Amino acid sequence: MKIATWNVNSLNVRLPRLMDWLASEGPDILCLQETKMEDAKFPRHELAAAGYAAHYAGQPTYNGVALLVRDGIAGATDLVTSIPGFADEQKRVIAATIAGTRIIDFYVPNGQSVDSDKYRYKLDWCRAATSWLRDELARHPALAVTGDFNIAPEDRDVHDPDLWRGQVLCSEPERAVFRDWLALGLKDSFRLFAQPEKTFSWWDYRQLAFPKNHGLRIDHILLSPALAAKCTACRIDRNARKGEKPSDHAPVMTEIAQ
DNA sequence: ATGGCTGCTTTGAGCAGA
Repeated sequence: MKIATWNVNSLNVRLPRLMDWLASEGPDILCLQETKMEDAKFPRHELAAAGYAAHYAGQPTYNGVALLVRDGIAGATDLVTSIPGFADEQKRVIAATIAGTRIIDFYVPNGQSVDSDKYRYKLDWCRAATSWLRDELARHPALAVTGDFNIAPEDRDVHDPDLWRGQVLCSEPERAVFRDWLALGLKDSFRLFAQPEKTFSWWDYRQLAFPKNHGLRIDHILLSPALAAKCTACRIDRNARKGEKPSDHAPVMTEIAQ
């Protein structure tokens, strides 16, 4: 099973690119973030024609997440679109059980800057997520937590660690959240394998950041022990950041042996 | 050097992203 995550930064703008990518990569499950689209406008017919069933939780302008499931994979059950017990107007969560695997798709708040209210919201959100993930892991031995985490877990995930030290996406409280999630038993699938140095998943649109590889690795696929044991590969598709009208994020993909 | 892109929106300057 191939599980992927991609922050598309507007599904409306990115749909042609998404269609091409689905055709070339053929993931079984694709988790999307930043669809920026209300549910009534979701392009479910186009995706169905491309062989994907869609589940989504969107809103106008901001946020929005979706799960795409390839035809031939068992249908999604036990759909959830929020962190239980955490009141939130923002659409940042979608989870479902698909073919015996629990998939949780997160669009973690950005946080803006460490002195902002949005940073406080990010940490509150993440702490609510921690307790939910603990429950979900107890219920679902085969669990994947994917998405745009807006956290670069270590200095090696940052193009210039000194420039970013203490800044939002890299601050110690955010990194502590990431470590808390690993301490629940989740594995960072990217780090299960040897990876090229300076592999990132996001590059700013400005200042030629992509050609200079001034990026961060903030998009992740975490796996429960049972899934990690069967994981055979994880890579970031840097090619998807190239060309006309790219998202500022590249997709991350894992392979799980049956 | 506090900008620099991109996408969105009560269509056009301001917000948000990261």
